[in-house]
Amino acid sequence: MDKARILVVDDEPQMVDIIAFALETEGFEIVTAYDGQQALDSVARHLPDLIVLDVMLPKVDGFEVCRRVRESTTIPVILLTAKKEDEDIIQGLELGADDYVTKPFKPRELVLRVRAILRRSGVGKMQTIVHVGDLQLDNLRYQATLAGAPLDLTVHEFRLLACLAANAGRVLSWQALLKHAWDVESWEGGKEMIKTAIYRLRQKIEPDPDAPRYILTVRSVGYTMPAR
Amino acid sequence: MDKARILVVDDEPQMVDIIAFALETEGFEIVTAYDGQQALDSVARHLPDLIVLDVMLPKVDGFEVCRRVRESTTIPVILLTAKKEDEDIIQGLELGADDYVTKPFKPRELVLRVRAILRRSGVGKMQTIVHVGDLQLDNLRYQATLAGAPLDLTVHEFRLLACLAANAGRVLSWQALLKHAWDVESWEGGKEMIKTAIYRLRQKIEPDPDAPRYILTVRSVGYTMPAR
DNA sequence: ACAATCGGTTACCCAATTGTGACGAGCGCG
DNA sequence: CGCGCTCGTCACAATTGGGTAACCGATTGT
Repeated sequence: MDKARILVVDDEPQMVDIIAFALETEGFEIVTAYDGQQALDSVARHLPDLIVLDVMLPKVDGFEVCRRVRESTTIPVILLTAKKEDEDIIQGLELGADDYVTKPFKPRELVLRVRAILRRSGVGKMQTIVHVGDLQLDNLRYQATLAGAPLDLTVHEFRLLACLAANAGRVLSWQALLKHAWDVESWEGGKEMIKTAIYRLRQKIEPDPDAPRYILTVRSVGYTMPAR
Repeated sequence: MDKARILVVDDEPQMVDIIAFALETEGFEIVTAYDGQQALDSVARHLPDLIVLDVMLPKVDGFEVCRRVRESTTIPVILLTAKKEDEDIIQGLELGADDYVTKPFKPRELVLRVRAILRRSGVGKMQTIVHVGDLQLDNLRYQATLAGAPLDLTVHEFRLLACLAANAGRVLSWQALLKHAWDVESWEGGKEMIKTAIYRLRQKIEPDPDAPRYILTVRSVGYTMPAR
């Protein structure tokens, strides 16, 4: 969780080693790939938090990898190249890359850029165990407990609660909840779905659903779990 | 709301104009400054969503501005310099800059980098906590407090207050308030709506609504919250 | 096969919010 | 000073938005 996973892709093994070493000594977990196809496989397989991606790759070039990654994920991408042409930089950024670093570069610089981007990406991954007051959620087991007592939740109820807990202190719109707990961008009856799901979740977790303490409503905005 | 505000800082007015123009044509709202002190004032005053910051500045240099901004805000910073030394790049990134662009650069590239960083920042626009004197607004929680006491505001009341607070010291026309608190460009009874909403808000927040201290009227112009 | 569970959909309820309009007070200009 | 304009005040009615719970088809478990 606190150890972000970085996918490093370059057809030169020595370059991969240099980068991997620099990032590993900074505490990152490294996955490597040496061509574009391998990169795409690794993305699907390992779900990295960030990709350091050389442009000149065999099989599928770096731009194409970037395009596909951007198309189906929100994983940040740093492009690497030996060239300095502005057109390439612009093309990479237009494909959705988050940064563009020209070789040669100092490993330290790359590390700092990785850091900056991860910082901006937020937590990157959901923490395994989340505590909010006496509420505890285990995101690997899909189990929640309240003051030590297990809660009997359905999958969607758990995910809804987990989303609120992970964002304790913030108000989340029904759209955001739909997206994060249902993985749905938009749904015709989505608002009513969330409303009903919240009602059901409250029946299960609130000591007094008429005076909720864990899931509060912000009228016209959404729902929130107070931070503790 | 959806129009991100960029602070552009460079002691060369022509450079500021070039950057401002490129970003304005991309739909961003631009605030400018020509030295480091002005930049810091603008940050406090305008609460930009991102800062494009030249390193070589009179009064307070770009690194120092970056350090202070990073110290007290989460506003993303792009540093600009004519130099290409890696040490400078690394220093900037270590100070917490989000990106580093060397002159000369194509405006298009800068725009894309601004975009990438704003994308990574999430909503970008909304500052989390705003203080004006003893008034505090938490834009993530939709909660406002006055001298520590919570205010019971409706959504539009909160947004109206947030708009005034975010622009403390400036007079906002009823049109501007309509736009920012209601997301409406024009409305037939808009003036009366704002008038009523202001009245209601005053009833809720002013110790003595007959002698308002937080929301003042500027006759024929609009309303303002004095800066503190 | 049957029962239980899940969850999207729908209908209803009601408190809160909000837009509107009327009226009077205060302001500023000629 | 008179007058027109602007702003503050407040009541009313309509709408909004969230809570509640039932319905029913699909799925799962026994």
